[in-house]
Amino acid sequence: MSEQRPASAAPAPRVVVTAGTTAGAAVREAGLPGKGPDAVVVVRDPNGQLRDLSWSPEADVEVEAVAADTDDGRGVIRHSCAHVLAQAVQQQFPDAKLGIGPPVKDGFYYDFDVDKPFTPEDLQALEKRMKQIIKGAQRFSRRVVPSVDDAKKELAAEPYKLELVDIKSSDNTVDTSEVMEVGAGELTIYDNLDPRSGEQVWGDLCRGPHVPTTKHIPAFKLTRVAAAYWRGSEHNPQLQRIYGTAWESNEALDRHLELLAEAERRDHRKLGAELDLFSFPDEIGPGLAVWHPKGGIIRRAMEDYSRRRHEEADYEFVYTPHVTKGQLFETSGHLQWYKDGMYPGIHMDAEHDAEGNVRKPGQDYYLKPMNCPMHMMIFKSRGRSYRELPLRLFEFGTVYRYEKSGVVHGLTRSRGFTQDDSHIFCAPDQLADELTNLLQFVVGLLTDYGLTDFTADLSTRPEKFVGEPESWTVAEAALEQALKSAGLPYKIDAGAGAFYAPKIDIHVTDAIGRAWQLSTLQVDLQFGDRFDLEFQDSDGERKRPWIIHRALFGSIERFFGILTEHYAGAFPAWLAPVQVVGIPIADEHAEHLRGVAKSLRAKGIRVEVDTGDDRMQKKIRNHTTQKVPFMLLAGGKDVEAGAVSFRFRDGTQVNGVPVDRAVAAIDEWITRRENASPSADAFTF
RNA sequence: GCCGCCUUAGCUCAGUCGGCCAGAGCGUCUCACUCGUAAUGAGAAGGUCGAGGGUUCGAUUCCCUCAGGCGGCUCCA
Repeated sequence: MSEQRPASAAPAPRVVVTAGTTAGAAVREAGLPGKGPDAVVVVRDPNGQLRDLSWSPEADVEVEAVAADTDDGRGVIRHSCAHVLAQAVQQQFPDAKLGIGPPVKDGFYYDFDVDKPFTPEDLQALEKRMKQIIKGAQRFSRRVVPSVDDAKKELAAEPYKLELVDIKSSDNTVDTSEVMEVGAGELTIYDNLDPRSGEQVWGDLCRGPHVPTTKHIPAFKLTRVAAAYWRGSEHNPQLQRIYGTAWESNEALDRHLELLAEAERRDHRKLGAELDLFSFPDEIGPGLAVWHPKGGIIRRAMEDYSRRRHEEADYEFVYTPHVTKGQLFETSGHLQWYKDGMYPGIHMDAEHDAEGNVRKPGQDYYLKPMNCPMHMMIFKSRGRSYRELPLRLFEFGTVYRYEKSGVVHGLTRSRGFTQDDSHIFCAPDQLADELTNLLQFVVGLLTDYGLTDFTADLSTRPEKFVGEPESWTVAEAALEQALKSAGLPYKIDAGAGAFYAPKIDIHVTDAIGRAWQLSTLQVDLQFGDRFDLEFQDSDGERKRPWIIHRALFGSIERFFGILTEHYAGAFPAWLAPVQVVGIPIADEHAEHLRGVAKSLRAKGIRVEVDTGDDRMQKKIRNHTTQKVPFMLLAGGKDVEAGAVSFRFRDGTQVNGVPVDRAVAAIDEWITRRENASPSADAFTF
């Protein structure tokens, strides 16, 4: 989900805080807003650190005022809201122990150790309490705890907080920056003070900063409960996590909730059923899709176009089997490294004598989780010359991965899927150019499908890796160079590489601002040696090729799911399963439309004539819901004039268009693979 | 794999605090209607209430196990 645009794009105002006075006073004196969506909630000091408005520096300092409607401002509101949630939970469930409660993208959460998981009714009750707390205008008050022992004494009833204090005091190697509880240098507690009596109502170990009072949390909503492992490890106990969201105004909250509703409407699992594209029959198994005819047409159109582009870019097409002997995956390393993610082996060919003794041991076959080992076999099938390089092998290769039951999710995370997989074998001096071209190819192809907003991650050597660190460095540098030449914005994701290769991941942002990881490019460091691959160079020496793994869609199923959501099911006309529907006003006009359909079909256009006995209005409704891009109506006037009337899925219409011009316009629109949804104002006949 | 929730007709969902033939809308089928830009009318068919086991005189309803789904966590070659 995307962060909403800050309301004010103007640079943050700066104010000078005089020594001994508070940031809040300076902000007030400068006349900056103290309430409303652009209220200043914290300030940023010259070191970039966010500070409470009650912060009082020892020397004069210029700070930046941080408004509620900025990313940082929302983060502070959300974090404060998490505190309010925790206070409400401990009011309602006094035995609840606190975990952590940080802001996250678009919201916040807080983890609790409770005997019974929270119910939806609990959430309602908690929201009510939170509203009371917020109304009570409690002050967030920062207090430095003098020593670790003091902190432990004060937090004696909070075992998880004690653990955090221990980690902080005993082990500086643990990165606690993600944990909002403990800051750098000193331990602090934020007290919630009653505004009248000044009495401490609640408190939490926290590095801050916070909004001045709970009243500065203008709008929030608790969204769901879920379990989460303490400190993210499955070896730790599970806590109950409550998720919520908080915003600078009710309007911003509503916009966010509307975005969530829109995402739900676009959910490819829902649209997949409504548009009759695919299904996941229980009888087949979780994460294994069957493609219905309409989904099949879209998929084939996607694949056909991709094939054509690959042909133009000098790829060679190969096919490989879905199962193989275990030995191949031992050579590749999969069985040693990722057996858990593979379907269990199929034991084959064992023979026993009459007594049951093994006469022939047999062996295990495995469903392939990746295509690469097969492509290595193709390279190895004969001697290779430098003249053949770069050799680009391409396959729509279906792979099977044993995804854990809890992670299977429609087409975007399934157990059987098809990679548009390619392995490029090149000489070391070809690597950099090949990567650069490849990046341009990726972005070009994705753009043709209507995706326009890209970023990249360069994922470097992980903790668990194979190979020599030096070759990792070389490969990482080549990838980074390619990113620079392609001019793609990127960031480095340290330690996120695959165990055998550093990689570039391409992310796209969809129509409603969500980022999806799609393509991946990896410089392989292993397979050359593991499979003993060689080519003979111009100097007569046998050398190892470098191998680039790459998938553009990643998985066709997943890409299909993403495109479905990007277009909200209204696919571009060139991909739409039914591109044109003819709707006769009455039965007697059907014949005319059949003639039109025939001309369209002759151009390869997918067209139907709806001769059912629904009324014309009902047919329009049906085909609009089915997101058909072109509806052609014909009644007496059209038949007489040798014309048709266009109705588009957005409701616009153009009447009385001569048939040959209508056919030509539709054909032209589809042939140029226009991704926009056709509409009356896009056509002049 | 872990935690919670869910599973009633093809779809979306009522309902049964344990009790006669389990309901609606949409869809499907049949008949009538032949209509100018988002739902014509009438009728019919369709469910061992996810599966198995238990408690009970009686289970779709309560309990257990399993399967599948949903939301997270962990994982993601």
